[in-house]
Amino acid sequence: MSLQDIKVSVDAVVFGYSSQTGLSVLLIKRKKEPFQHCWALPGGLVKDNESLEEAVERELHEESGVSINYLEQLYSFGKPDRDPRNRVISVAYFGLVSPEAFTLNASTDAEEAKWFSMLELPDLAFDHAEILDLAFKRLQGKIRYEPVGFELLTEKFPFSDLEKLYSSLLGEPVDRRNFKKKIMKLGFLEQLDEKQQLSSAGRPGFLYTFNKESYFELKEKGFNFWV
Amino acid sequence: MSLQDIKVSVDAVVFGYSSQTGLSVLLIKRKKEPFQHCWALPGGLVKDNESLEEAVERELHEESGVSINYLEQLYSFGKPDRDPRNRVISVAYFGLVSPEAFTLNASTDAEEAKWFSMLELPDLAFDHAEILDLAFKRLQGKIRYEPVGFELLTEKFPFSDLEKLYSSLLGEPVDRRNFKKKIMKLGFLEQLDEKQQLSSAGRPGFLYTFNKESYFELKEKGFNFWV
DNA sequence: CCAAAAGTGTTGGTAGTACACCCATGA
DNA sequence: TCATGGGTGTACTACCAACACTTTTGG
Repeated sequence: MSLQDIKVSVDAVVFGYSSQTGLSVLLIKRKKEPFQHCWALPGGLVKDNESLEEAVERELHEESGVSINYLEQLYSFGKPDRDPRNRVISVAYFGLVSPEAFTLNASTDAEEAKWFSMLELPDLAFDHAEILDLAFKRLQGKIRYEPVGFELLTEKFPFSDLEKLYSSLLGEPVDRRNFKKKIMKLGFLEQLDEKQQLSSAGRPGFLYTFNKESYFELKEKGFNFWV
Repeated sequence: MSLQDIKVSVDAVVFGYSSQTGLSVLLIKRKKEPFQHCWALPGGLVKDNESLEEAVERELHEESGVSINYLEQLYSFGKPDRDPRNRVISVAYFGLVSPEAFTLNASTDAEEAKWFSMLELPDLAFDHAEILDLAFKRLQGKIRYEPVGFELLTEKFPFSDLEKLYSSLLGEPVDRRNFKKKIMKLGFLEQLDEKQQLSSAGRPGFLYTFNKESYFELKEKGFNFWV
């Protein structure tokens, strides 16, 4: 039995959402071979003395300028030939942000960092298309048993933003009235006294915000949300 | 930046169930240092040219004699100090079997392989207690959205076995009549013409079996089972 | 005045829960 | 005949789904 020679990397699938552009994902353009100048998930090799979580946060920050502290482990990919040169197994992580909250800033191994709409994805390096696909499915499943809006939406938002988020993730329209009843009953949303500005058309709606305490409590406990 | 020197292992958490002993887990006694003579999850280093799945099936078979072909990935553990000697990250897998279906057979790195009741667990090597804990939580969650009985029960079983399985995983009694209605409505159980033999006491019940086709269809599709 | 989006309540159906008594067997 | 576990039905409740008209704003 030969001595083991496998490297370990981490990759981050970071989703963002805005009601204009819909769901998008953060990608970087690779500076180095293999897949030079190709779009890829942010990520890279784990250092000898850092944990997987530290590695993924570091790589994400280095390559894109984004800092998030709740990346959740998604899956580990280990096919022997997934990297054309060495054997590399990759532990993929999954995170959610509001894209407006960060200014993208590529450095180290990345030429560029950019949000891509999930509807207009470029070809991806390695098996990153597969990783992204799994992450998307996980997100779609997640909204059924955990609240996800707080991470994806801005601090204050009109109710319709949450509705659009859900209907776009579920891939089907939701009934506005029933959806609102269901969400409000969960008790983590608070209606503010302000109204939406700049609405391009129609009657402006009230703004809402998440009550963090009950939101995270529910995130712990989970719920059961079949639309 | 130093050259990366990390090893990759796989570990298997294999659960078994029988109505007499309840839920149990397959452990092996280590032959080698570190944690010599300690109980541990079956597992070991991934070889250079095998996939993670191949590795975990191979290790499980080598160390315990058990062969299962649907191990599902659970989580990857990568704290820098989780192995006292080298840095090793471990990809944990998760499987379900009916313990009667296998004769345990330790070899290679294992002195012994044995089923342990989840109520009488020994101390475990490395961070295997943590891995086992997570696997158990996953199993508890799983029964709410996927059928799991087929893998854990024998070919034919009295209905009460399934009920005991669920109530022991859920940690609370279930109403016999409502549980039966709910399960039967899912349509993957078939009542046989035979009755239970050797029942230590009471009226023997009919035996049931899983209709594999609809069982696996439902496993794909998922369901929504809040007791 | 028109278009666009927001706001809101009622009803009918159904699925789930609670609940108790009788039956078959072995000792 | 007793103890043990198996088998079964009903009624009430609560939640969910379906559904349409009115209001506010900008152009």
